[in-house]
Amino acid sequence: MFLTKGSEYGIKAAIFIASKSAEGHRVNVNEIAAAINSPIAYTAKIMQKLVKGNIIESTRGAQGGFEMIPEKIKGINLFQIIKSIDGNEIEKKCVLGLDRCSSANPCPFHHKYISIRENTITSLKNTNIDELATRLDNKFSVLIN
Amino acid sequence: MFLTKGSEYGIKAAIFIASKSAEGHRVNVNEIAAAINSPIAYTAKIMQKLVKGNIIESTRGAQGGFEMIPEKIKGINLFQIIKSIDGNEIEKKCVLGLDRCSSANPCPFHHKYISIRENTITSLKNTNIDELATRLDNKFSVLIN
DNA sequence: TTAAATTCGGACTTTATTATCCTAAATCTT
DNA sequence: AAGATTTAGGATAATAAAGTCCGAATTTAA
Repeated sequence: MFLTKGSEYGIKAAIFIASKSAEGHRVNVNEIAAAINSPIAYTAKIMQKLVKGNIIESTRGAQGGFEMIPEKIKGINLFQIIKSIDGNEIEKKCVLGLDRCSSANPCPFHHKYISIRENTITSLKNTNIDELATRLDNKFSVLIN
Repeated sequence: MFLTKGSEYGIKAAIFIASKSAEGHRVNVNEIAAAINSPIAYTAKIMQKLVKGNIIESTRGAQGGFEMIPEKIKGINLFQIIKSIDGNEIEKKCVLGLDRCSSANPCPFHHKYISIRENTITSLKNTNIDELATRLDNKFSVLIN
């Protein structure tokens, strides 16, 4: 009802990578897919988007894989991840699907929906990966069940 | 990013039907599809769900069509419409796709997401069809552009 | 009472999303 | 340098969502 499969995987993967990177470990796509219970090849595609979006770094070859620069972890939030994967539809698409919906020419739900969307985006921006990875490390949450 | 096509059509159709019903007019699926710019046959399916969900009334045969009981219009909100069409995933599905995600065994985003979801659902429940239909009647909004 | 108009509901088709497969390119190890 | 490991990226396949078609049932009107 809200995130695409790609974003679900992307967020979970970022949390896992952040957690491992904090311990100084690089992880490959097989490890990521196992950790978040996702299809390997599809997960690889999502990782490419996170690399392009500057969320994670990749290294090819033996002992390669993905990591997050520790200093960057606090600076990465869920909104950035979703945008890297799904683009900026979340910000701009009309909730009722009108091609050109704006405050000047709005759909009937426009005004009320704006505040729902702002609230949602603000929360996504206020939720960083460090916070979620810490919660996972402390066993206060799980990536699989 | 948020509503299914079905819900988009359902909400727009409900607004249109409410507007027409307030003037004492019943409308058929061709008129609805034209008013909201949706595929006719698919719209018919959505209308069936709104009928089953007690949002609108249907009458078969010549001069038949769909209408909303005027006294009911103020009592119908967007949350009810979405539930009639998409079921209750909006309330219960884990934002990160875990099969069993709960406050006792949460995904990493669970706690923060709960408040986003509550805010959203509250807004949907606080937005009734009467309000949106009035906005349309006053030409403060459009169903098509 | 027959014909026309309309919703109902099942089966089917199309399109978009999700997922897989395969080869190339890069890097590490020996 | 050769072979193993790993990401990159394009092409293809499977599944789910969106959309279509058609006959049956119901109602109105002539």
